Amino acid sequence: MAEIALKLPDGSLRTLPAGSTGADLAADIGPGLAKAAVIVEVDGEERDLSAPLDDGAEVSIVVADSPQGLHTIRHSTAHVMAQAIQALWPGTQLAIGPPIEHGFYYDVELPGGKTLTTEDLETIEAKMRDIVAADQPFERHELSIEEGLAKFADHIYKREIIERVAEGDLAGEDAGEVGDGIISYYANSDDFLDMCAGPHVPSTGRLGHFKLQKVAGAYWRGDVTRPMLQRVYGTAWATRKQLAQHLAMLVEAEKRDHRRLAAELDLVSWPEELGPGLAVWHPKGANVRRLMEDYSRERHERGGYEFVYSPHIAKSVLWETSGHLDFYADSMYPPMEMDGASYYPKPMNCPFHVMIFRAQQRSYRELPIRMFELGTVYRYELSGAVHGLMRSRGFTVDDAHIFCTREDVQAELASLLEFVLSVLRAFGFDQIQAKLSTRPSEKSVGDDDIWVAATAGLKAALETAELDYVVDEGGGAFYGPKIDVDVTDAIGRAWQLSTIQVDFNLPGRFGLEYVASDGARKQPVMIHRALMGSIERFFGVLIEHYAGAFPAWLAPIQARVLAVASDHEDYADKLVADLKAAGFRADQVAADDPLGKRIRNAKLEKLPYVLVVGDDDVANGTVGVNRRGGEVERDVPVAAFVEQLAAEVADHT
RNA sequence: GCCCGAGUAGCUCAGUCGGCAGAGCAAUUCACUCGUAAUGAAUAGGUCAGGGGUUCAAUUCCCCUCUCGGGCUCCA
Repeated sequence: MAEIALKLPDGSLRTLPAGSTGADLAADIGPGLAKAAVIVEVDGEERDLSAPLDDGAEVSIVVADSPQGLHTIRHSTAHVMAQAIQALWPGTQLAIGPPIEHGFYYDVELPGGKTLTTEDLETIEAKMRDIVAADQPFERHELSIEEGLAKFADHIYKREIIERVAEGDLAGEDAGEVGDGIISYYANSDDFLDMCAGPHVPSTGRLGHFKLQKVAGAYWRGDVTRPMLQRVYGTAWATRKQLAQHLAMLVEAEKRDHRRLAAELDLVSWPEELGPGLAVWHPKGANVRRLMEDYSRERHERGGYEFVYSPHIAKSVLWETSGHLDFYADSMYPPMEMDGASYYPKPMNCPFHVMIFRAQQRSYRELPIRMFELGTVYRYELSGAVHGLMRSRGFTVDDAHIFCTREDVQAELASLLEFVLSVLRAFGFDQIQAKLSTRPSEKSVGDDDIWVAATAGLKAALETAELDYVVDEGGGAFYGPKIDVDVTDAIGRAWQLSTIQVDFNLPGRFGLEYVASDGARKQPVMIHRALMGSIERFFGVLIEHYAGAFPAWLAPIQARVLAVASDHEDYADKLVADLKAAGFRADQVAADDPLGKRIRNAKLEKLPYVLVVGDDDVANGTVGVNRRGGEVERDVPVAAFVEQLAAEVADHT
């Protein structure tokens, strides 16, 4: 009997009878692997375990508990959900159902325009459990495009996908649905089939650790002019434990929601009278913000930046020259007519900084010029996009613009990235990732040389900083390449915060120039840099990262002094005064409520320290120190506490 | 902007199948003066988001608007 030789990931060779499948290979290696296997990768291509393997192929078994395995489980679970929905509402049209981070969704259109409710999710879940219990096989079938069009004639969305493939237009979102020139579908029972590129787990019994989460509207192909479909989201995992952990993380995320904590901790609010996306900062929130901004200013000053200010509105000519009115008018607040001119609230600070550069003739000796402004901008975000502090209509950008020579770009980018990382780390973010976006394939400005040099400069900066990064080919703006910096928060969520963008466009639009050493007029390169990005959003991320329990250096109140009884209030007063004199933020609550109650309130406010003073302390000049998340320490000399708090503030711990 | 859902006291929520609006916490007052996460009593607090309609009667049913939430789209 003929045999095939297979190369395994460890480099070893294994021979099996011709016609053997991935499942056979896994079983041959061991029963544990056979049980864990979900699909097989053959020469870098994912396939069903039931597919025959090719002689000489490099083969690796993909197990459930791997990124690819999870991907497959989520994809297959999406299919089971579609099957359940179709069983419950016959005539349902299926659109697309891809895996996503942590889960999957499926876009469907129910007969009669029915919309799904949260209650329906339970019904669908129950049906899915039946399908899982039935352990139906995922059977793959392949068709030509013509056969596919015939087979899916009644499936309006699937047919549209096939038609697009036939035209050679294989868009990213369809990639999960169809292969290259071949239409495949999976049938796992007599009455359900779904067009899909696969691969899938061998049978529905391999699934089960899932939960449906929410239902929402989604446009077909993301196009507002196309029908609104029902999108059902779910999460799926390899094990029960993973699912439980994920659900626990979601509960934790809800507890940390900055909108909830902003109200509970009296930080900011959004009075209806102001309009959507416009917040007012209460004293405690404003206190944290001031500390954030002061720290930022101090770092920028040390980093060689010059501080500038600009007005909130400017005449239309500025925005015409910058190009904003051509490209971004939809996101700008409408103009105010004054003295025959139109004044627009600013959506960005850069044109103003350009004006400052242009205010006098610049020499190469002055460059690089680094301008910094905490500039408040207004952008007309769509009403449905506004979201707490994370997406506001008015917000403040920690905006820096650097004007330098082409020769200086690389060195400037390297020190810039270093600066950004250092400040982010000071705010408690130590898991940082980046994305490098390169020249778009369509229209873009600037010659090749400068794109190549700037992109290489960004890349070198990332490598010098030893930062993990991915490359988004063609993802840059038309005016230059960029780096986006993400941080991972305390519960594993990524937030994009900083951005460093090289700009070959604005200097030309505004005719910027400097005099080079040879006397020639040259155009400077401009680098845009936002570090926290929006101060509002950064604050929101900090609230969620710290769950409202700010470290001592940022806490709006660092220590609350509580007198055991009224007799000790004079001593408490003095302690508060001494702490304030030493530069700390402290307050006191009178002994009108029992001590336990006052401690509880301080704990609910998530204050770093509660200081309790009674008879012993008055007699000995000590305090009782109740540290957030720590043990109670009695009889601590005041000087010792001050020293400890000062160290904590200095270290940002 | 689009789809779906929600809006009752400062906060968290109950309630009214159409008939005078309820609790806990918070607030205020009084008493209690206490050594590490809730002392007790009393008082006050609402055009039931806003506007219109149906009705003898609307917080409740219907329509519109506003705001919020989850998504879609967008995020220079």
